[in-house]
Formats: sequence, C-alpha cells, structure tokens
Amino acid sequence: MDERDVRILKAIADLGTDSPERLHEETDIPISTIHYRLNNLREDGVIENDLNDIDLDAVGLGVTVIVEVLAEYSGTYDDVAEKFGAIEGVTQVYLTMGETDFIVIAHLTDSDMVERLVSDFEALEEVERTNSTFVISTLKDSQRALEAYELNTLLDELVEE
Amino acid sequence: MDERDVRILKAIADLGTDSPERLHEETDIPISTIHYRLNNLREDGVIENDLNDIDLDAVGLGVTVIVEVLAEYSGTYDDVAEKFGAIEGVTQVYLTMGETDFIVIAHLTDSDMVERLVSDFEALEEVERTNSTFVISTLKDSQRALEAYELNTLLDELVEE
DNA sequence: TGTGAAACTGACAGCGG
DNA sequence: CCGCTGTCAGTTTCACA
Repeated sequence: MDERDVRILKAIADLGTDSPERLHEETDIPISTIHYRLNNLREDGVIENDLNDIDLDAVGLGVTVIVEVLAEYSGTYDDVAEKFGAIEGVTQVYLTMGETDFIVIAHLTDSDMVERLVSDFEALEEVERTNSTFVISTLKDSQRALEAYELNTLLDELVEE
Repeated sequence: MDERDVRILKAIADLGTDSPERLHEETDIPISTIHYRLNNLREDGVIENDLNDIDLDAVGLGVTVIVEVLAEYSGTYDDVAEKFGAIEGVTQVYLTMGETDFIVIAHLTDSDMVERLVSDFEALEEVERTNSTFVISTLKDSQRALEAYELNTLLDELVEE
C-alpha cells in the first residue's frame, strides 16, 4: 500500500466507478498502471470482488467504533447529522428513537484515532454526551443487504410495489 | 420491481459481480434483457453507481433496526454470531466490549418484519435479552469507508505498512 | 416491453523497453 | 512501471416479436 494504491482506492470510492479511464483522469496515473495496481490489490485481497468491495482490515481501517450521541439542538436534526457525517472516519449516521438521539458508526486505523474521533464529537456544541462502544470483532459485514435474504423471501416481499 | 428485477439484484449481491454474462448464467435471463433491466434500474435510482450500490429505500428495504443482544453461551462466540448472521435481514454483526455482547444491524421491509426479527432472536437459546433501536432516518450510509476521509489523511495514515 | 443480431467501444493480457 | 497492440467482453442500436 503506497501512495498510488491509496489514491486509486480513494478515487474508486469518490467516483463510484472502477473505470480505468475515469480513474486515470482523476489520478493522472497511466491506465496501464491502473490495471497493474488493481490486479495486485485484488491478489492481496484488498479489493474483494468485481464490485470493488474493500477489505477494511487489509487497507488498515480495521477498527470499528459505534458511538451513541446525545444531542441538544435548536435547529433541524439534518444540520447536526451533517456535522457528524463530516467527521473523518464516520460512515454511517442514524437518527433513532429511544434512549439516545443518534447512533454513528466509524471505521478507523487504530486506537489513537478513536480518541481523536471522540474529541471531534465533544467539540461540537450540540453534543451533550457520547458513549462509544468498541467493536472487538466484526463477525459479519455484508454491504449488500440482498445477500442477507433468501431469494424466495425477496420475491414475496419486494415484487410489485 | 418485478420478479426479474429482484432476481438480477439478488444475483449481483450473491455473485459479487455485475458481469452480464455471469448474471445470465445465474438467472437464465437473456444478456440483452439484463442490460435492458439494469438500465432501467439505474434510471429509477435503484442502482446508484458503477459499483452497483443499492438504494435500500428504493428496493423496499428502507427500515433499519439496530439490535443490542445480551447472550449467554458456553461455546465460542463465532458460533453464536453465525446464528445471528443467518437471521434474514441481518447485514452486520459486531462483537463488542461494554454493556452488551453483540450489536446487530438489520435492513427490513416494514414494521411487521421487525417483530419477526425480534422473535427470531428471542428464539435462540443463547439469547438472554435484546434491545431494539428503531432507525427513524438514515442520514448517512457510506458503504465506502475511504469516502469518509480526506485524501491527505489517508496518505498519512495508510501509506507504507 | 423483451429479445436476437450486428456494429462499436472500452477493458484487459502480454510483451517489450 | 508503463506504452503499445491484439483480442474479447461489454455496450449500444435497431428491428422485430
């Protein structure tokens, strides 16, 4: 994982495409080299499939933290949520009913970064209290929700709307 | 969203590819039609980008539930986690430190399915107690963690390992 | 709307420097 | 690492069911 690998992976995430041509435009790395790099990344297991799912452990973002946030705000919750989403490493922001107001999930490099994350939250005026839960082990992480269903269930539930 | 659309989307999720040829093998739908359907699904916003990210609201899986599970088990936690992962709709299973033992995220069609989900959990002998949190609104859900970072941060954190 | 055939375009493998 | 070239798969178009 050198700078070029990171640039390519970042470009894929940002552009939402793996077209060598588009990646070339974004990164200025020669198309031929894009191929070369992508092959290596696939062999190393960093990129897992044709859909370019990333192995977070392999890229070095193996630390997952779930943060419950209790917030106090006058405006709309969108604005608050947007601030949460802007904090580096935050991938998911949920507005919830129940004990806490928001549940946030972040993917980080190491424990040091957890501290940084928590400070980022506490620095926001709207944040009253946070409760961070450290993930010891990610036992399942299917980005593709349909994978979590039997075909027949999907046919029953989703067909015709 | 008719049966064919669902079959195609399910095949993409299972196979981890969007190769029309492979999808044809899996679904027996003519390649030409695969194209035709995929185009429509993209136009309708069900498929969001070249990486085939799915709009969960658009497919009808817009209900998200976060379940804290307190479990009592003699064997290894893998076995328990596997049972959780096998429950329909469950996309993420985390083993955590802290108040609860597991945190699980599921994507469902409607409130009725939430009941089903909770019963599925409670039916497991290892499960002692569950606490479900209903997600009112998903304010951010980036499957691609790298998107949640500035390029410079990634370069600092990830280059050379 | 769905599907087959024909024409086009981009992706990917291999070699060579 | 990267340009070049041939091949092949993916894509678009269109005509017809």
